[in-house]
Amino acid sequence: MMMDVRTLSLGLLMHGPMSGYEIKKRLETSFRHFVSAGYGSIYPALADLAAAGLVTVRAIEQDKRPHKKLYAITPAGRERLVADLMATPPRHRVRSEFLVLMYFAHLLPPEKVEQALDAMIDSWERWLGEDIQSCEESGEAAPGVPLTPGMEFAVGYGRAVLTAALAYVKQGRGPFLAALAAEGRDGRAAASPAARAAE
Amino acid sequence: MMMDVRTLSLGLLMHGPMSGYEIKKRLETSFRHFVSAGYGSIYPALADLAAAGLVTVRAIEQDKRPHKKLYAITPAGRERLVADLMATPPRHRVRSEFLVLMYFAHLLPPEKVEQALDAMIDSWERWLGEDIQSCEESGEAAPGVPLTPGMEFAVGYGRAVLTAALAYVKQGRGPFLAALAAEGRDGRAAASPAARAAE
DNA sequence: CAAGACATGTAAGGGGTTACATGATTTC
DNA sequence: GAAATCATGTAACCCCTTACATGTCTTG
Repeated sequence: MMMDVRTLSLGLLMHGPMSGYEIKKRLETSFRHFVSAGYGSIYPALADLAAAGLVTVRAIEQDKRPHKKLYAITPAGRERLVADLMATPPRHRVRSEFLVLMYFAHLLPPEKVEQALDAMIDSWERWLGEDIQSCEESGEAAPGVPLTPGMEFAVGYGRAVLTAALAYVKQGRGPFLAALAAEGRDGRAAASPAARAAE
Repeated sequence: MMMDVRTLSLGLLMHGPMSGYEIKKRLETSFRHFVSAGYGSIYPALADLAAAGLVTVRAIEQDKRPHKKLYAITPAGRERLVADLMATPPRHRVRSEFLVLMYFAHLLPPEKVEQALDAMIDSWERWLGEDIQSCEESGEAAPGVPLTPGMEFAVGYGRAVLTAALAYVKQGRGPFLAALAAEGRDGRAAASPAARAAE
């Protein structure tokens, strides 16, 4: 019973009525450190929830903007959310093509490795910069009262870990690239103990 | 073109011939910080690779142990591995039911939150402990020469980030739980600005 | 004596990603 | 004039997860 987009949407709707589009925006701000979902899973999830009576839908006509559908959580939805959360085992997984690439760096041209490294540093630095503002926007609907302790904890976790990751990669980049180049110069022969002993 | 288990297996086979079972063990040690796969995806992947001529298979009969199939990468497999890696965008994603749970902590009984927190601390601490040994085992087939710079970088990343995550959660646990309890005592009324102004 | 390590596989099902389809308005 | 924002959806596909099926030997 893994957590799916349905549960996540239900949870976001605790902040107040929202459209599918807004749910995605929210996921991209408050939750981006640990969750992601595309429209292709959000819209069907919302339709399912409505069919099950866990949310209500209200169509809103807007001028100068496309129509939207406002979803609101129902009492049954709230109960279901809690039940789903209670049934969710606290897992935590990372899937990183970036690190796999680094692991196999010796098989790749150094430029590719450098590009990947810089791309990561770049995206993490931008992320960390955006974090300060997104934090203030993304809290409760109420203006004065920002975040529950849990929200602060989750956001703080993201920031702490991102900071550590960024520091590691920035500090490691130079030595790593240098070591790679050094190995490359030896023509890979240095990788065997025999060759090393012969030096 | 996301990286799949096929590419990963091809990569591991660069260390030398291996069985599906051993591939899984390797993934659970060297790669556990950023990748995971079950037998249900490894065995079919290996069969695909063999059918495509990217690996060869050799059946080994053992006494006192089940038979095994040793897979070895072919020159075509090596080319394919590099091509696959080159085509892999350096992504990095986290999926954490744990942090979602923390985010919605105010909706849950405090015991549940505490349990989740402690379970995470526990598993991360065990992980970090195992890391020291697994590092030495998991390198090249050669005994004297342990790891390429890339492997060291990837393993170091995992350790650095895990350490930061663990520190954050251990330090935050107490204050977080206390803040949760404080909010709970106010009977949720404190969550509205009006109620806060009335204090 | 039970649990875990060793060892390989199949099948169903579920869930997410990606691509497609559409279209007005605003900003650079 | 191009690109981004706002806005909703469908459908195919891919890949992984989970459960099942089987059996011996070693370790606690």
